[in-house]
Amino acid sequence: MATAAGVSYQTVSRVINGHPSVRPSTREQVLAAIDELGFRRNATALALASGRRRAVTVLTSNTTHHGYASILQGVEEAARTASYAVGIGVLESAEDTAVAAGVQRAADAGGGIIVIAYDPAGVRALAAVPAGLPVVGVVETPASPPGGDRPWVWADDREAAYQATRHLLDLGHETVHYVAIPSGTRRTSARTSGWRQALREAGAPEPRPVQSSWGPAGGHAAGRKLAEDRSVTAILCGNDDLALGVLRALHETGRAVPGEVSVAGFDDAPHSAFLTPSLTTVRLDFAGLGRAAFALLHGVLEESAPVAPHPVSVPELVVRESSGPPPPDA
Amino acid sequence: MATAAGVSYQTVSRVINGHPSVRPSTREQVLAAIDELGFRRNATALALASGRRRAVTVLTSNTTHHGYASILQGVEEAARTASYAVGIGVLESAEDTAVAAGVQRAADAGGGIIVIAYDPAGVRALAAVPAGLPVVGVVETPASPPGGDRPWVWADDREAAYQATRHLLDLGHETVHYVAIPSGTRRTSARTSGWRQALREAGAPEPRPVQSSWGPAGGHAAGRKLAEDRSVTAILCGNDDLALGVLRALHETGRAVPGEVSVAGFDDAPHSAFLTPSLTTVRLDFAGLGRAAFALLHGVLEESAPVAPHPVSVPELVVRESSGPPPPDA
DNA sequence: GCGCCTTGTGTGACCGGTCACATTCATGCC
DNA sequence: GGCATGAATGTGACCGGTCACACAAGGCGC
Repeated sequence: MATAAGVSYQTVSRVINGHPSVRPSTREQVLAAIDELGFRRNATALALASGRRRAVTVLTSNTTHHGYASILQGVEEAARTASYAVGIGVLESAEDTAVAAGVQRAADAGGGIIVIAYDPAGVRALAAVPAGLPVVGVVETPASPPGGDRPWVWADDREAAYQATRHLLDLGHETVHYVAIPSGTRRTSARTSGWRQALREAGAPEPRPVQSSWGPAGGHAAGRKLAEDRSVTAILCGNDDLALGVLRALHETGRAVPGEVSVAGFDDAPHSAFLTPSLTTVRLDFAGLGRAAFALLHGVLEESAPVAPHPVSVPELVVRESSGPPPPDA
Repeated sequence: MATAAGVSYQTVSRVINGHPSVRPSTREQVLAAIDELGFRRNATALALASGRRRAVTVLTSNTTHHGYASILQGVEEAARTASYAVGIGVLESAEDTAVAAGVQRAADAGGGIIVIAYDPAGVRALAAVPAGLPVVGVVETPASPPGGDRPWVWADDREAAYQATRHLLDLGHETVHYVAIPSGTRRTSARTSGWRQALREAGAPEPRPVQSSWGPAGGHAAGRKLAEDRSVTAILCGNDDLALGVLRALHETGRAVPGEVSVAGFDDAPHSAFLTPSLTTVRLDFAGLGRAAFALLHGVLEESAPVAPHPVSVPELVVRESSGPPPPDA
C-alpha cells in the first residue's frame, strides 16, 4: 500500500505506531490513504518482525464445563479489549505425552499462555510449560504448585468452601459430608481444606470426602452412596453439576431435600437457580478470573500494561431452597 | 539451526516438507540434528512466507452455552488432529459495528473462519465475512441464509423439532406449545417449522410460539405465562435451558410434570438427564457438528484434505420423565 | 567420448512488516 | 555566515521460513 498512496514506505509504519516525529500533514496524508485502501497491518508479518505476537492461548482440558467456559469467555473479553488474539488448546488427557503436546502447540502459537490448572491435566500442563515462556496459571491453590514459580490467579475456593460449610453447620447440622471433584494436585484441594477447617472450628466430626468426577453422573453415584447412610443430613458438593447428581440420587431414594438432607453446591452455574429445589451454592466469578488472568499475562508481556494487583474475586454464598435445618429427629 | 548442525539450509526445509529428492543419508543427518536441537519450525514465519496459516478462528456470540461450547470442542478436536491452531472470537453483540469488528479480528488472524450462526449476531457475522475468505457456517437452516453462498454444516433441527412434537402428540396431547429461542434470521427458524409441520400433519391447532431468550430465566418467564392457561398440556422448548426454566415455573405454579403438563427440551445438555423430573429432549451431536465444520473448512483450505460429504448428524429423541400422556380431564 | 536428462543441493528474491542507521533540510546560536 | 542540532524521512538489513531458479554431479543413449 504505502508507496503507492502516500509518498514513502517506512513512514507508514511510523504513522501506525504513533511515532512522534512525523509532520502532521504527512500523517494525515498517510492516514487518508490507509482509510481509503482499507489497509490493515498484517498480524503475521508484525509478529515475525517484532517477535511479539499479541496473542494468548488458553490451555484447558475442557471447554464445556461452566467454570472453564466462563474463564475462557473472560479471557477473551479482556483480550479483545487489548487487541489480542485468543487461541485455545484442549488437553486430550492428563498423560504426559498429551500434556506435552498441548504445551508444545500453545508454545508454537507464540504469545502468552494461560493454563486452567484446576485438574490433573491442567496442573501438569502448567508445570510443563518451559521456563521463560510467558504463562499465567488459573489455579485452585496458590501455594507453589508443581509449576510453582509461575504467576497465577485464583478465586478463593478455600474461603468459599468454608462459607458454604459454615452455612450448613449454622443451620444446625451435626456435620457436613463432602463430594469432591478430582483434585489437580496430590495435596488436599483448597475446597476440601476450607470444608475441613469449618468442621474443625465447629468441633464437628470429619467424614471422609467422597471422591467423585466432574459431571452429574459422578454426583449421582456419590449421592446414592451417601443416601444409604441415614445419618447424613448435609452434603456439600465440589460443583453444581455434582450437586445436581446428588439431588437426583436423593430424590430417587426418597430422601427429601431440604427436609431430610440439605445440599449445597459450588460455582453457581446458570441453571442452579432454576432447579427444584433451587440450589444453595457459592458463586464464583469465573469470567472475572479470566479477565484477571489476562491482565496479569498482559503485564508480563508488556511492561507498559497495567499490572493491577490481581483482584481476587470474593466468593459469595447464595442461599436457596436446597439447604435448611436438619430434621428434628436426626 | 540448519547450517550449524547439518550441512545446508534450504535442505532442511525440504526434509521437513518431505520433498522427494533428498538423499536418504542427508535426510537422516538433518533429522538427527532436528531431533538433537529440538527444532520446531516457526509457525509465524511459515505463515508469512507461505501465505497459509493452518489456523481456524471460531466466531461465536458465546462460549458458555452448552451447544456452542460443544461445537467449539469439536472444532478443536478436529483441528488438533490436523495440526491446526484454533482461535476464538466472541461477538460482543449483534450490532453492526460489533459484528464487523469480530469479523475483522477473525480475518486478521489469518487461516479459516468458522461462524456459529445460530443467533442474530452469528448470522450477521457469517454474512459479513468478505467474499474470498475461507469460511464455514454452522447454521440452523441450510437454505441460503443472508450469508448464502458460503459452505455450511448443520444438524437437522427441523427434523428434531418434528420428532419431539410428534412424540408429544402421539402421547395424546391435543396440541403442543412452543417456547422459541431467538431466531438468527427473520424467517421462521428450522425448529419452529419442524414443530409446525408436526402439528399440521396431525391436524392440531397451532398456538402462537412464545418468543424467549436463551437462558433458563427466559424459560421461566415463558413458563409462568403458559402456566396460566389451563388448556396447555404440552410444551416444547427451544433448548434444555429454556425447558429448565419452564419446569421451574410449572413447579412454582403447582402444575405437575408430567401429570398435568408435559415438557420437552432440545439439545440434551449434560444436566438434563438428572433433573427432577428428568427431561425428555432431542439429542444433537454438537461436537460432531464442530468436527464436520472443521473438516469442511479443511477441504476448502487444502484440496488434498478429505472432503467427506459432511455427515449430517441425525437427531435422536430421548424420552425421559418429563413427558407423558395428558391428564384424563383435559 | 559427448551431449542430455535426472537427481541432489545451493542461491537469491520475497512474504510484510520493524529496527538501526544514514540522509536531508530547516533552524538557532555564536 | 558557518556550523552544530534536531526534526522529518529514506535505506538497507533482518525476522524465519518458502519458492523459483541455477548449478554440480552421476547415469544413460548414441
